[in-house]
Amino acid sequence: MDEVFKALADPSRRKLLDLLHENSGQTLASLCTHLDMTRQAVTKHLNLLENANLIATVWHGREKLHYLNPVPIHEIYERWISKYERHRLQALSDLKKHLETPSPEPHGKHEARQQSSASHPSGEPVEHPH
Amino acid sequence: MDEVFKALADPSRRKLLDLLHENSGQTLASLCTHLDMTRQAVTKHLNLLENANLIATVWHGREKLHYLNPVPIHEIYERWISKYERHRLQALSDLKKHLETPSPEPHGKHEARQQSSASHPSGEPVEHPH
DNA sequence: AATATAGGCAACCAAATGGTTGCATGTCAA
DNA sequence: TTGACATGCAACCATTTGGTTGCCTATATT
Repeated sequence: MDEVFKALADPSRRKLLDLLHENSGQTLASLCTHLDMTRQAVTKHLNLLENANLIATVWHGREKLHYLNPVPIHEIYERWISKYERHRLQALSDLKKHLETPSPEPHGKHEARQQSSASHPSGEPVEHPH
Repeated sequence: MDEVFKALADPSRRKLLDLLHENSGQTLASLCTHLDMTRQAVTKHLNLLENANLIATVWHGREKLHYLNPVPIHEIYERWISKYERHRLQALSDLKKHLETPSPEPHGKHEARQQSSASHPSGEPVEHPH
């Protein structure tokens, strides 16, 4: 599991996951066109992702096709979201998304604050009085 | 969001989140007892987590209490799990957990393979024929 | 008031990370 | 078969990271 988090830590690798999420089965060369670095660097990133089991690959002739594997992400989710929080968080997230979409009625922005006191018994976090 | 992933990349920081998940509102000193490093090092980790918005803090006299904030984790989840995969993944995960619990019937281990071909159009990933 | 407790800040250091260049190998197409 | 294409592997380098030590401040306790 450590490798999964390490893999997700880099923005280029996350971009690779995003690319595969919207377009499955791409080759190395294809992915390279979206990243501003050498092919070799991208290879390193892809290897890391593959070792972390975040992507699976299939060889097709001389082409290596890459696929996103969502399972590890789901396991991260399970680790720190207790079952009871899930519904609330999902509702929150859906609401946020709803508020973000350009709604037909041109109201003032609702200032969708997505977090603040999401789960804390003592209300708003308080600044250090030093 | 970058800070969130960076924060999650380190095992010590993940352990801190685990500690706060099972016991909310701990002080720095309290958390230190579970990690094999100096207090200053733990402080650095906690600051990173706080900047990433993964924990919120409340000062209480000279004690700084730490709380887990699950929202960013949920956002990670939303990023790469398309809505249609969620049900299937949840079922898979539940099944895995079920198989892992010491069942009353002393069967042979079911060898709960949790991932393999979880979402790939081309079936089992294939090894490089080179 | 004196002392112990809870925490912050800065300088320093070894190791890991993310990129590069250079070269080698296997596959397809003319 | 020759050359272009798709990818792999290794050495190297600058920066970031994760830890240390040393010292300072603020709040409790006696």
